[in-house]
Amino acid sequence: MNYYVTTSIPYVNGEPHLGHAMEFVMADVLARAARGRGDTTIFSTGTDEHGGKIAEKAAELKLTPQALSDKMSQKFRTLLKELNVEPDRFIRTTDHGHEQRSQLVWKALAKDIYKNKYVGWYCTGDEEFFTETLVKENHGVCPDHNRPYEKVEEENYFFRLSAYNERILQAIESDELHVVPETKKNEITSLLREGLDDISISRPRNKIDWGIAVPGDKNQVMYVWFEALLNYITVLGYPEHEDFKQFWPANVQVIGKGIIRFHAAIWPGILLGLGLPLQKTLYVHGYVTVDSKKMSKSLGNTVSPSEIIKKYGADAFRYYFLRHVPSYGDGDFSWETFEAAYNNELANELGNAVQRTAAMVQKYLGGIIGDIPLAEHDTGEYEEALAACRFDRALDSVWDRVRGLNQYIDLEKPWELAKKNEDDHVREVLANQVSDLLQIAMLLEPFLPSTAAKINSLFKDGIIRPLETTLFPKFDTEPDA
RNA sequence: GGCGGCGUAGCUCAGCUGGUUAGAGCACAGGACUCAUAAGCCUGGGGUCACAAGUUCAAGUCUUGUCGCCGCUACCA
Repeated sequence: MNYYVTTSIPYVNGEPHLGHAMEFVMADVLARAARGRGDTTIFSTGTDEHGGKIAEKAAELKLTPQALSDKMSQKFRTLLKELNVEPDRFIRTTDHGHEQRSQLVWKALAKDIYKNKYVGWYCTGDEEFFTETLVKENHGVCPDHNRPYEKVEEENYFFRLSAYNERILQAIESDELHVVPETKKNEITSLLREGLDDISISRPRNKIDWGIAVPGDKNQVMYVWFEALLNYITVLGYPEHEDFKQFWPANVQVIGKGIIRFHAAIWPGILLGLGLPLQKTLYVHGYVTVDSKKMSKSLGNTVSPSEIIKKYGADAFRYYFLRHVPSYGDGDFSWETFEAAYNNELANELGNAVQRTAAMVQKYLGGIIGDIPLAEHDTGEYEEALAACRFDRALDSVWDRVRGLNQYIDLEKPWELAKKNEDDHVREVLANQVSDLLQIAMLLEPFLPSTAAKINSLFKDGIIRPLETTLFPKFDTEPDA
């Protein structure tokens, strides 16, 4: 079986933040789980680099847009590495391949593209047009970017999105395109029922130069959003490459809730226009706040992913954002809750279970475990959760096992058995503990890959191979700076 | 304005098609133990399930209304 999973590609106008990191991690879990099942897997991510906003920012910094993109794109690559997220592909929308293939898409869509005049209020910050009403409500100034909307009248190419409205709606309602969670599915279907307008998919070059040329029209470049969406197929080598033929449609596309419209309306429209199948699942995650507030420089509550990873490690980061941010909703980060989760769950419950087991094997069995029975606990709950992208619940179910193991140890009391010289019994109990830990490691692999690897290397061969450090060392809690 | 969701222990939440004394984790209190990262285990306190009315033998679970949050979308053009 082939498996294809994508993240949205971050726009390179800002630093990588917790939301990006979480999305990368979620997709990585799906990819690792798929590889674990034996599926041939492509996990792709990348960066979105065109558009007026980038050009503008580059100018501010006295860089070329390409130089700015290079620099920012690299930061996202670095973040992936720090997170121990391993995509198979990293596409940049400035890659020649993407540019050329996007033009092929354009040509293939020709029957659904027409030229028209567009009049509207435009915000360079959002790269989007806004309705008259909204503009009035905001007194002519975009609240997100604190700059006035510009009245724009221009010639654009339009994509006949309206023509696909019904089919998109039908696909989503029938779960041919499965939008997860259901609340998001409801939102998008109600939007689709209201009807989609055709969308503008180009910008005049004299206004925005930093983009992909529209084939056959020197005066227009592709609208950045239109072209960015195409990355999901250009990265596979649309139209001719074998990967494209083998891996499209994507099994899961992971996105944040702010861009549903693009991925559940416009993107399916483009795919239908191309005569391609729709992505099978669109998984929509929520937003992450910090200390219950939207992260912002002015509030001074910014926390960078690297900051957390440097102190606690990639697995702790992954753990928190997978389990303690609800998979189907918004979540919050605070050092306090993060550290509580780290200490109680990772260090005390899991780390210590590994530690005490290893210590007892060392102490009572001279480090030799012998035959390890196969643990055959029911993993149905876990599988189901994972299939539904409920990472939080999947980890809940793993932690039930971790707790169960600690309870088992306290029930059997191997140290007492050892004192009574019941050697066989000691060996049996400890082998069961090891067996449990190995299964826990297996379940944990997609989520906490290096933790899983450490547990495996410690126990797998039936002989304890000591680790250099404990799994999750505890730190003195720091007072707030 | 329209559509949708939410309001359950101090905190975060679970409670499927209505049915015994409403659950979990965290936090808090107490206890027994010692293999272990002073970790783990056991026990306990704590809830008029937002409010009101209704349907029903029976409602946290269904209906209606009220209040309070939130999301999507809109009046335009």
